Amino acid sequence: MSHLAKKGCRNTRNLDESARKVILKKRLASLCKQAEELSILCDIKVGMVAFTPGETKAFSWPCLTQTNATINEYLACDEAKQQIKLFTQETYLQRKVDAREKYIGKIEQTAKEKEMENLFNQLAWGKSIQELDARETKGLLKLFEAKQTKLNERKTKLNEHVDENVLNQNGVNDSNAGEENDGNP
Amino acid sequence: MSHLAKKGCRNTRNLDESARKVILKKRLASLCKQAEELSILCDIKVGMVAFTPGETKAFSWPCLTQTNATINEYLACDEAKQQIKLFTQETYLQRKVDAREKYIGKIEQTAKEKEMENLFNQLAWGKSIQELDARETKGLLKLFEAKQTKLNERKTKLNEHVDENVLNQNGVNDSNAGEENDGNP
DNA sequence: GAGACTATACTTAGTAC
DNA sequence: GGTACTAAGTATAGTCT
Repeated sequence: MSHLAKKGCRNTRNLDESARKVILKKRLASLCKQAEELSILCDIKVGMVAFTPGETKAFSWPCLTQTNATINEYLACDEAKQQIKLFTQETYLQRKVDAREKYIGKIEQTAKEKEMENLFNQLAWGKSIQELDARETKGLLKLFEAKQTKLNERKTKLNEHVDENVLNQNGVNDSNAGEENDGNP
Repeated sequence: MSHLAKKGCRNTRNLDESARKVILKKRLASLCKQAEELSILCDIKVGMVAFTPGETKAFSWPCLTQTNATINEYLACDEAKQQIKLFTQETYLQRKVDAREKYIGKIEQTAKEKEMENLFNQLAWGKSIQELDARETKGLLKLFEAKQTKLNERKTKLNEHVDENVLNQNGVNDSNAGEENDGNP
């Protein structure tokens, strides 16, 4: 027995990894013990999380599942709710939301386009232009515009050599729409 | 001074609310002190959450924002990740994901329907049935089916009094589709 | 309510098994 | 690596200001 170190001192100068591991285990245990005592004594919920950054395994108290439940309850608290937005930006759940949100934007656009193309076709089939509401009209105008732009690009490319024959062969739908169909068929 | 109670004893028999509040504060402080000491000594991250169920304000350590960050990191750990699915089912973020997922399902269906209606109209406009792929063909068949069902319902309602005149007046689109357009126009 | 005090009980680092 | 021990150090309930 070396009498160089005093017993019970909280010096902890020698920080070799193995010793630190022992200390960690001991104190973590007593920390949890105190937490449990307090939670029983004062009838509160306590959750604890501890981990060394970089490691995949995390320590949690009272246990993984219960700590998660406690954390969820905690996150549901008003105060936490206001803050959580700022700090969950990078969690996998938030990323999931973001990704889905992006997808929704895309698919909504697609649906809108399809609806307009649809209306466009229905117009040709006999649906009266009087039946369209403001949104539909706006969308259709946009579609007309797009089709016209496309057509104009094509015209420029063909550089004045476009005649009715070419239009009839390659662009039945487009040419019908953009220029001649101002009213009902 | 009443000498009935010993100093420093952890009996805590008298649990009147005000005394308990004092105890809670004291011990919570020391608990955090120990947690901090440990986190520095062993270079680990510690997060703590404590609250009385039912109250809106939660206690957290080291502070609300940092605890949230720690919890997020903790949730990102592999071990927690596997479990979290089961226990975040009811959190607002998961609910958000669920709601969006539901919406996506709905809008995807809408888009698909619109696309099919579109194809249907395009067919009438001259697109060859040879150009359709398997998915489109399947979707169109479904659309035809739906339209035919709708038509049959109408027919039943009118109960044998339906003649060509009525069809021409009320159901131009539907009647054209469901029965006569088996090939190209 | 919030500090300061204090006797008592508890925790802890180091050590030995 | 785990348990048991112990001296030194710390936390705590009660009390007073």
